[in-house]
Amino acid sequence: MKPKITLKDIARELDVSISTVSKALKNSKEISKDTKDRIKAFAKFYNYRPNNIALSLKNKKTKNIGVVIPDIVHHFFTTVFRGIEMYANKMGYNVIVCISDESFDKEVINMEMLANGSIDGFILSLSAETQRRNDFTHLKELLDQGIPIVLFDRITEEIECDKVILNDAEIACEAVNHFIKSGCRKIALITTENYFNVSESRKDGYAVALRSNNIEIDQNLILTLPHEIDNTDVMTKFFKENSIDAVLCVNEIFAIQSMSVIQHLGFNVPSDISIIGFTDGILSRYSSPKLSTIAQHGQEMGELAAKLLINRMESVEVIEEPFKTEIINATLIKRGSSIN
Amino acid sequence: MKPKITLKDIARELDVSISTVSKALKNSKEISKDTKDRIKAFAKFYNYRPNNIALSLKNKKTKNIGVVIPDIVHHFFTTVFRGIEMYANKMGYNVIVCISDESFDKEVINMEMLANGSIDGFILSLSAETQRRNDFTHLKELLDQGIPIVLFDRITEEIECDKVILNDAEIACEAVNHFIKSGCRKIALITTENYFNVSESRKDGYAVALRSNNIEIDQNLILTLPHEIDNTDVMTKFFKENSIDAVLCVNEIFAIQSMSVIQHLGFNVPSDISIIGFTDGILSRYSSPKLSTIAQHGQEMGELAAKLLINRMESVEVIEEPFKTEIINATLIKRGSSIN
DNA sequence: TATCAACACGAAACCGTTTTCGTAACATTT
DNA sequence: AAATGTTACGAAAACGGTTTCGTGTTGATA
Repeated sequence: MKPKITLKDIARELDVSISTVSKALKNSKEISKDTKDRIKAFAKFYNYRPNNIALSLKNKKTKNIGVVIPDIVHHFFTTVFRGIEMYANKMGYNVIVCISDESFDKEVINMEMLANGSIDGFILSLSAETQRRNDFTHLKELLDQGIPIVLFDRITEEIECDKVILNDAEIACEAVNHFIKSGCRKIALITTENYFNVSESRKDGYAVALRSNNIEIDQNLILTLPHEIDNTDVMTKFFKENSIDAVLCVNEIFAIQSMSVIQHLGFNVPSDISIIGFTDGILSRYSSPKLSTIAQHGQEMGELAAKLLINRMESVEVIEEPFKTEIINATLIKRGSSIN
Repeated sequence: MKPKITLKDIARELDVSISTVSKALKNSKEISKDTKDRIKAFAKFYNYRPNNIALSLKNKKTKNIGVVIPDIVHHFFTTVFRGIEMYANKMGYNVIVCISDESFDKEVINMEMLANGSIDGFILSLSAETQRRNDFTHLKELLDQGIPIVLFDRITEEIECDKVILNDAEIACEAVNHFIKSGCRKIALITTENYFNVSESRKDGYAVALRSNNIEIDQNLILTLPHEIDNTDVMTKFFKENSIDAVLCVNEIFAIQSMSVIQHLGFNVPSDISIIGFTDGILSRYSSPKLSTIAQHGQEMGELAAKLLINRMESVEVIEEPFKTEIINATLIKRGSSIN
């Protein structure tokens, strides 16, 4: 058991002042080479490392980033997180994660906890409840206190800060166009409650594509489901009662569930019904046929979010750069569940 | 822009000393009711919150836990992480995550960074490279410094600390017995390089089950694969050249890949070949047939790990409790890929 | 020889708390 | 009236660093 050594310890042992030790270890030219060498040797021998907490207090910088996400057992968020962690780490930052669990209260409490000195800035994707309530006072207060925030994916227009989003509408449009080009006309959409800005955008893109191809939008072909749970029955009814030749799903689970339902109904994927999902996760890659899907490039998104945040934190405070909204371009990956 | 208010600010405004403010806010009876009320009202109005960093420095406790895992885009680790985060949060701790990315160096560097005051203890699952090198000096040094560590899943005998593991051997044995009871005799194992203690244990369990049923172990039926990548060709060869009626896979990916290969070879799952995998993830639940699998109860594991760590950190240091190794009992979930 | 710069180091303030200890002012007891 | 106790507060140290400024000791210069 050899506890951590401090500047004070070194100073005492070597019979110099604390300031001398500090300066010597920072290679200050105020200190003679002799003394520096003695101190450095001693410090090295005892494996001296400055205390991060003391540094944080002094510098008023923690080199910590707070990341608040609704869920961690979720492919997209983990890829974003990986991107954040990678970039942050490269820049010498650590990452503190809080999981809001889609709850407004947890989001608020966690962020306020961290805001009291633990972190220098936040990267955040809004919880479902927060989006539903449309209450962002906690974010506004943090921004007021001078704590920078970067929102990603699940964002809001109500808050002025840096943001990173996907070109959801565009890519949904592209997916639907892909269906249309392969001859589909009766194109369904399976989506979630619309308080998610992303679902809303995807639906918009879906509508735009149909309209621009002179296909009337049939509300019966839009299925809104509550959660990523077992929706087999609803889906079976949906595909039985409607004549459908393609379906766009706003997430991977819906897509794989659709595929299963469709196949059980005796249809062939993709020759009878084509499927495209969102999120290029593990499910898409190991299904058969493999799912055509929209890759959201989560890692890139995370890196960009971290970059925006760190840039803002490290920029001289005088120059108030305007807030940016960066857009990540999703990619449509054509695999076996759609016709080329 | 209203920056955070400090004790000093309050003291100045109310013309009292800093100590008085501190005591008043902690409801000390040293301070008169009048003064307390004034100070509390002022503090509340300006939304005073004590600075975590200053508290950490003073108390020599950060209320932060460092979690080091090899990968985050991975179902098992995310569930464990969720368990850690939940319990830690409940107990007033925050979680700093570092991803070792299966690299020894990253593991070492990250832990040393955090150990300099940023965290009070670690929860860790060893990186592949660390297990391969069998070098744990970084862990030993941290323990020497009095920083508690809890290892989970990918552990080592070389380090004395609290640990949480799965009953890997037993459950593998149970799975194989399940195969045997349903009439299978030619039971294969698909596993990873054996520097993982978990793979090793699972293989042991596999062997024990066979032996106790008087089935000779056929080395040809044990396939060792490098990674969770595309092993289609190797697997195809494996299932073609050997007569196999059941296969136990040490992870979900191998299981789903096997299933795909088996089905493409024209065999039926489970009537020709049964499959059981490890990890009750998304893949297992959405495949068809659904995968029989071994649920590792990651969340429970994470909670237990956090509990062990926090207990040790908060126990009075005098009583040196002996280190515990807790065992989580995995559950065999029988679904469509095996015969009941 | 008096002056001055360079050198090498130490004292002290500071970051924001908590906590121990000291002490004025007043009240109570003998 | 003196001794004692209580109340209500402030000063200061401590946590572990960084940094500004002051200063004693040299050696060089006028």
